[in-house]
Amino acid sequence: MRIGEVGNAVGVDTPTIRYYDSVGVLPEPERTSSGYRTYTSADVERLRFVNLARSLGIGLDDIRQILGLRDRGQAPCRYVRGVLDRQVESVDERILQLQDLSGELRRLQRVAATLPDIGAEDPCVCHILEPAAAH
Amino acid sequence: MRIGEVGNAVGVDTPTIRYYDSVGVLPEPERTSSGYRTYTSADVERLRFVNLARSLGIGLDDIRQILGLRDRGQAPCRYVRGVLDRQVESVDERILQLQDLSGELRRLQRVAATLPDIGAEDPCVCHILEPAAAH
DNA sequence: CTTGACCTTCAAGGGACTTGAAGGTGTACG
DNA sequence: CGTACACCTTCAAGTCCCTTGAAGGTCAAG
Repeated sequence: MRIGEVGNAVGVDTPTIRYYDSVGVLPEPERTSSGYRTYTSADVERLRFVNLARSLGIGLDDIRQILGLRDRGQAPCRYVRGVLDRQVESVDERILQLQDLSGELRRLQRVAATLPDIGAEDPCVCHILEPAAAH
Repeated sequence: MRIGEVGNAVGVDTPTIRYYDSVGVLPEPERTSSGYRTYTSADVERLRFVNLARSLGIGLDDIRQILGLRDRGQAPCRYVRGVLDRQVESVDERILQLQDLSGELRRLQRVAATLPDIGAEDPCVCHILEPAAAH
């Protein structure tokens, strides 16, 4: 199977697959005599896994760890549980941050809607945003 | 005022201030005879504004636009309203994505808690994550 | 024999910094 | 006067995960 077919099958574009090759997430594939990469169905499964894990926001370093454990015949379960715990924590923290941010931005939208445009002679950079610094 | 004092006053570290200098968000500062940057209180206010806008997730390009309008004596209000609208939209979209992701990760945590560890002879990479591909 | 889709490599870009190396400056203290 | 020590300088490279582009080789169909 050539790179384009694999990409279509899994839903990953070809530069990304080559990138995964280059950073060692996928093993070096076999090549045809003319140099085209050829992938096995095991490679396709591996890429499918990488793609799934990325869609869960798992970083390539963690993915490499998990695949490395499997390559050495070890169960990655314990490691995966740790990754999931860390991931949930950081996603939830990020959500809280963004919710704060959204609230603040909406407050500023309301301010912006009621304030007239600034005069050119005004001393501040922006009378919409700057009062936000108060807290 | 030297760079370190400015940094302490505004709460921005010195490499970041130098970075803002280098990308033209802050103007080229005066220098002492020995080459140390010296900032005016107007520079400090500008940096304070940049820091505030960054904390709202506003990109340096937008910040440059807003400051550029002010530098040319124009009111940035209309532009700022546009930035706020775009920003709210993208933050809210991101929150929804992360909430989906969090739900999925928590589902996988529950799966991970009930499944035993994988056997070394198992054919899949990870029996915790892979059933997630079902949808 | 040419068209066009596919493949190759290497290099650079993106966003907003962060880190590191190698070295100059300013000042307080003994 | 010397010397610690904190502060400053520049330039280069690293971070994360691709994405885009240039320049060129390969293969099957018409």
